[in-house]
Amino acid sequence: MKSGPDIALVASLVGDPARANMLTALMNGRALTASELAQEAGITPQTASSHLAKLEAGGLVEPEKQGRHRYYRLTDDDVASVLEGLAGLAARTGHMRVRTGPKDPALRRARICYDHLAGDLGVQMLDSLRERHLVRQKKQDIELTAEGERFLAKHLQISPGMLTHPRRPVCKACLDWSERRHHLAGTLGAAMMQRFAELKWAARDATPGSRVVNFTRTGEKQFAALFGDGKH
Amino acid sequence: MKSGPDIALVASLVGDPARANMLTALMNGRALTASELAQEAGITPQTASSHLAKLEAGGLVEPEKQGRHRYYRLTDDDVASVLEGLAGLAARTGHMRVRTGPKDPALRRARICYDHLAGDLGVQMLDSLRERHLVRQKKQDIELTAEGERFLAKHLQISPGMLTHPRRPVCKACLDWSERRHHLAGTLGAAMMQRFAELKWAARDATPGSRVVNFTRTGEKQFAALFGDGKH
DNA sequence: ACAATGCTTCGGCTACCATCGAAGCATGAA
DNA sequence: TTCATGCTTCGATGGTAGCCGAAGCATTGT
Repeated sequence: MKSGPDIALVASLVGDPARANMLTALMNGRALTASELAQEAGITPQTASSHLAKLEAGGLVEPEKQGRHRYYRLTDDDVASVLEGLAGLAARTGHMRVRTGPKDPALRRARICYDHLAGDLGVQMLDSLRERHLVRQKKQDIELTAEGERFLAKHLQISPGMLTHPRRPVCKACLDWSERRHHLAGTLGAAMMQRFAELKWAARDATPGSRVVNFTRTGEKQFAALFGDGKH
Repeated sequence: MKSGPDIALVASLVGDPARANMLTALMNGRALTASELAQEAGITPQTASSHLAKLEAGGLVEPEKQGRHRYYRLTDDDVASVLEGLAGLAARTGHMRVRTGPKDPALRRARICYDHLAGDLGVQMLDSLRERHLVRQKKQDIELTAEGERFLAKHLQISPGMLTHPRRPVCKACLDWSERRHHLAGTLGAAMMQRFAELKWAARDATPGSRVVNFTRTGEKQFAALFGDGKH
């Protein structure tokens, strides 16, 4: 009676069609809510809940609570790699998977989330801050580094004193609705968005109720200069 | 109704405990017979047959017929890599697999298979020949290259004329019983073994019925000089 | 030719697990 | 507070797939 290898357990988690659909839906690195994953897999929420509990127990996905929602993402790149490998094996025996991309126009580009910047540019901004060690992120907690403070003072005239608030944290990771990755919230996120408006880099769309944020031509340039990812 | 990704299909193949046991048993690159795999998985041969058919249809294993037996091996390194990845994911959630190594003493090292060399050294020899492009191997068919002929003439005084036979091929891949990888059979394999004996590099064990081949001290050195894998 | 071995196919049984309806919590909004 | 939304737990059902016994080919050896 040799000790069973749990390779079978992990594989069987991926082996169910519903769970496999969920996992492939998460492959782009973004997080999805439980009910969205249910719809993605074509099953009811209660069934999805059961599946997600198993995936979590198996260490394939990690939940993140945000209000009433429960966002799920792949735990790390290792999981994604294995899924990629499985997809590769599956591909050469015949089948290929076609994924649908995002369809929305400008709302995904930049919009207001409460009082801070969200959308593609918002995510890009936090990515840039993190990559250049201007902030440190551990899960949902973000803290400003010393270099970060200098950077804000120099380029955006934001001083630490402006950011203190009795109940609200300076930095907070907020899950982006369209990108499904984190952008920057908290008093700093709000202050930066306000500064962008004051500098005439961007403004909320005029149409009432719209959350779209329109960047000016020069604003876009300045933003890219500060937070560009080098690909542009 | 989106086209189903067959990632689930492949994963479900690995997801069954019996099949997972078979696959992990094949992870060392050696080939095993259907009944051996059945025993490895703790199931009856007819059940194993069903599993192996599925694994073959899924492109995870490849069969090779040899006499009454049917040897199975992993199709390629990609499959092994994915299995490795799955094992890695499984490992960090708790479980680890311990594999038993080979137990036999000298029979695995070197022995006679009909009239040619088998065992660790036999496999090592064919590996060396293939790696140095002295032979070309495609599945079970092996052919001697021009460099190979020169090599044989120079180091072992074997000329192509000695190898012709009305019914028997010059080269043939023979599945090694202990190593479960190919070694060299055919008239060339026999001629080389015969030459090793003539050169007093090796001799069949004296005990009657034994298939063990004993290498002399100098013989081992000479053999390693010609076919060593560089690791010694 | 006959027997033995290795593997496969067939048929029926059983057990597991995905699935959904209904009800129960939790969070946020009015 | 009360209502609505999102998610989970519970219980029951049904389909599927693993499993083995028996029989059928294929190959090898005598």
